Amino acid sequence: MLEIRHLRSLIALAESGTVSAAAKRVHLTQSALSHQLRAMDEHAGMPVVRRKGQGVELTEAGRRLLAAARAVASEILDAERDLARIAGRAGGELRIALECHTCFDWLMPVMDAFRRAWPEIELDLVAGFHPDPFALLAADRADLVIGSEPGRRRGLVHAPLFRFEILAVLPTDHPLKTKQWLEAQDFRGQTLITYPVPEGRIDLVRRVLRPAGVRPQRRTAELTVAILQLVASRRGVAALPNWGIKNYADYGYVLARRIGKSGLWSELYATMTEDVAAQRFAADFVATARARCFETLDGLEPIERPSPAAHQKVSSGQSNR
Amino acid sequence: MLEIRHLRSLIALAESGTVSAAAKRVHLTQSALSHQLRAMDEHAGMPVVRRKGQGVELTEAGRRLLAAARAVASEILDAERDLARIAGRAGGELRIALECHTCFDWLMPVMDAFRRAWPEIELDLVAGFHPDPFALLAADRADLVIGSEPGRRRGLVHAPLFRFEILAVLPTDHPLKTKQWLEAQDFRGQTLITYPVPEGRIDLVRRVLRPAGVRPQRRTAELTVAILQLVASRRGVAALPNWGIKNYADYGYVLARRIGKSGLWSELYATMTEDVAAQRFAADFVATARARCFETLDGLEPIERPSPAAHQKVSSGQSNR
DNA sequence: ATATACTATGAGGAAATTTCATAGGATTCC
DNA sequence: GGAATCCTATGAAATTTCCTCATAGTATAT
Repeated sequence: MLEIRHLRSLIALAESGTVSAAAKRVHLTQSALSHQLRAMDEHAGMPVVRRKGQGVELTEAGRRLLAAARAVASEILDAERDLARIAGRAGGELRIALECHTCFDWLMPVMDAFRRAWPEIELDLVAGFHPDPFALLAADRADLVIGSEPGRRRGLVHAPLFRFEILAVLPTDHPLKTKQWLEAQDFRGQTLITYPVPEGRIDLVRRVLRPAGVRPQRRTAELTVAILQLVASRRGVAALPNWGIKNYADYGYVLARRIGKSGLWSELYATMTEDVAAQRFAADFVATARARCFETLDGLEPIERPSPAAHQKVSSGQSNR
Repeated sequence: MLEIRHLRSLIALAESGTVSAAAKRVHLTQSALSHQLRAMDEHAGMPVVRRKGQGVELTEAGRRLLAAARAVASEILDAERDLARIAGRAGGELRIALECHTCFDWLMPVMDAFRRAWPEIELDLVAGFHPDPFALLAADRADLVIGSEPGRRRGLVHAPLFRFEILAVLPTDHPLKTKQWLEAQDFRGQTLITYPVPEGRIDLVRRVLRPAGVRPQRRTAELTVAILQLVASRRGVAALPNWGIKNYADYGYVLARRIGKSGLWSELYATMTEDVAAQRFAADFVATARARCFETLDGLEPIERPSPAAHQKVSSGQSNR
């Protein structure tokens, strides 16, 4: 029997293009998803996907089912929102603070979508950037902080959003352009253009340069476009999330290079106090953000192990759950 | 996690009003459905149903979920039809013959609905009534016969539609009006008004009167309304499906009485040849008929123990074990 | 008050789903 | 053209989920 779980998997599959990636998205193994697909084939009486080079492609039947899946998913989502509303405590507010400047790029559409779904919730963006956004939670000046995991503090809940790669951004005629990927030493003598935040909050510095004893000069800019402009005009190099620069790199405005052989990856979490996390609309905000980002942004990875003592499995292989 | 099976159960529950009846409809035990409901309560964070006298009533949350369930169900149904179309690529025809005259009452709307869903299938009603409609299948003059189960013949598939009660119909001033239920002897000396079919095809005669040696006079009429007119004008008594007479009885035009202490029940099946049953649109016709009848007609019971072969072939529905 | 019709619940078992382990197919890179 | 790398498929074992059975509980009606 066809169930919603199959439909969800199908959506993930359509959006990620491979069974393995889709499996991660729905927190299953590739094998489980493969079995699910076979079940769907059987149910439909014909193949729903066909193998297509690296990955897999929906057949006509698959596309028809996908349409149904999307319709069903949105129907369910609406219903759950209404349920939450019925559960009472209409009204509320959600004040969001950002640790990460680039997040502006995707936050606005997410906020719009959320406002449409929860008109009765007052949604605010805490203005300005703060040295320690997580302090805003304690000070009750924000309800939700979007940032990397700040270590475990009591009373705080971390909802995983996604993993993404941080790429080095170079002017198109930079001497390092020939390298496939950069290492710490390559940054020696460069000017690093960053957002105006403490060094410790910049992943490249904290996790790559500082351990290697490299301390490039810094220069700051508030906006992503400003940073890119500075890079393009050869005032220095930057390190930015791949989704934030994809368009510029594709267009040839700047170059993007991997940092380290397997890349420099970072994670984003939504951090809330426990009582905020208990509210359904907060959970829904996180879900909306996740869904929208995976749909819109490129090269995102789900965070496999959301909670305690995250054992990072670097090697390939199917470990999950 | 909420699944389609929960939504289907919810629909059945809303349409039948009690957990037990709904359970039968979805081929589960009352217990299983009760567990499902508890799971839904949990998922919704509040009760979905509340007990209400004999039976159960949807809460506001339940009603909201029901709406989602209906939307999802129709979405899935449409998708499956399209899948069948994609698989089939062909038109086809479905010639329907009726064993049971009264079935006209519900068949027309079902045919309309089916035509809307399968415009490319030519749908015909085999004209006139035949002494042995099942012979029409063998003669390839019909593809599907709606009637009671004609015993097991090879090459034929029986898809269960529903169980219904046959009630005795009396004029409002009939001497038997005081009895709660009638027995065979009560029919002695009465005139029995029936459709023009052989005695053996009339359940009341075959299963009640003949075994008791009672042989009332017979008089026939083609249409249900004609039979009711004759009864109302005291020309005799009749035995008709409860759904066919409910309106007339409620309105006080005739009286309806149970036959035997626990009633005289009959079953309706759609009988097809194997190759017809294999076609998806045929299965869908049966599903449409079932759904529509349970929704529209009163006092229907699901057929608990569908003949194993028929069930396998036809209902794309739940496994029942 | 007792019969009746319905629902709730816990335990045990059956069934479906997931994972594990592995094989096999395609593509890319020297 | 082989090695490396990604990807998917599949059978069997393991796990989780779901269903049924047995029975208790609750409301309604007679």
